[in-house]
Amino acid sequence: MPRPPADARAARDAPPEMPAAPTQAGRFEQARRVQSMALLEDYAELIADLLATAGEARPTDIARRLGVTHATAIKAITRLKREGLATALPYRGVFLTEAGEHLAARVKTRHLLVVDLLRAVGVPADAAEQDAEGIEHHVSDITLEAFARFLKEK
Amino acid sequence: MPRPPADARAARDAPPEMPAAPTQAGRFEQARRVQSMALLEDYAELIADLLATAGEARPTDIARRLGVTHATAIKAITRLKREGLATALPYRGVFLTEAGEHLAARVKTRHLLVVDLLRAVGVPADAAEQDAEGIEHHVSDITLEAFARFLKEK
DNA sequence: CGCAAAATGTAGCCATGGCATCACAATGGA
DNA sequence: TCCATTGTGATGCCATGGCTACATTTTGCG
Repeated sequence: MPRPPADARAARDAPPEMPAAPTQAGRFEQARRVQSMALLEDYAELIADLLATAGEARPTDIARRLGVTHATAIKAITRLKREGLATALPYRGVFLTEAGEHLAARVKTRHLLVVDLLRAVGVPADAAEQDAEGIEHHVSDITLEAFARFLKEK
Repeated sequence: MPRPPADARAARDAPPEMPAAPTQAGRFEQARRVQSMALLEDYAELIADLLATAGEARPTDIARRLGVTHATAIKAITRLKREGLATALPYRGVFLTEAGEHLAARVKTRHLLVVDLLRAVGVPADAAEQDAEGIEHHVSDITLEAFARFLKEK
């Protein structure tokens, strides 16, 4: 993953107290950062769903639902554990930590809101579901609030 | 990137004539596929912009605008060339092929539309610009049309 | 003109997220 | 109970997209 650019010159040259510096480079960096969270978010949400509906989250089921091999899923679960979002005992399924559940809940809410908004502006249901899967990860809290306001007023 | 799953069993088991199968796995796969295009799109758009405004697109400028090192930019340019989107003579700047220009134009249009839509539903300008940078890559043609319709009617 | 600075290119390292493959554990049915 | 099936886990490989470090080419200035 993106090791922080030692070439943080862009940041150094600018007044240090403008972290929100909306430079073009900054926007791209943010987009890349978001990307590295996307996988975690997808897994957390799915695990929460499996736990809620099936009572357990097995690597094989996770893999099938995400369309990857079980080996890939297990690697991702390892990363979830490393990030403190999940726990797992060998051969005993995967569970979410408090942080993991929190994340999953946020992600689910956001997903629903994004789909609703897309539908509200006239996107067909299939496309809304499909595109939301990628879009949601890039929707900031501010944008999300705007979505909620827009839907309420409508 | 994702080598096509030899484990195309999901596809084999299902009736072959449902390529749009909106299974959950399918949606994730699509999102991943989109992701692999995002980088190309960003570079193409930026190169087009540099060519239009500065008359030339130099790796160093591209790198600075994207917030990466020049080495990273050059690697990406190599990929652009491989994909038939750009050409470049050593030490002589980067240019877009016809396909590359086409892509750049599409991406630019899409970017503007996404920003406009976000603004239209009440997202503040900064957030709209920021989020659009990530969102745009996941907006399908169908969704884009819906956005355009929505903006026109408004 | 000649040389230093800047731009460009090359190589090698790392983490991620795919994959296949093989070995081991758990489970269920005969 | 035993054994086949299924699920898990561990490895190792590949491509991508970051980075640093170093080599080479261009360029511009004295």
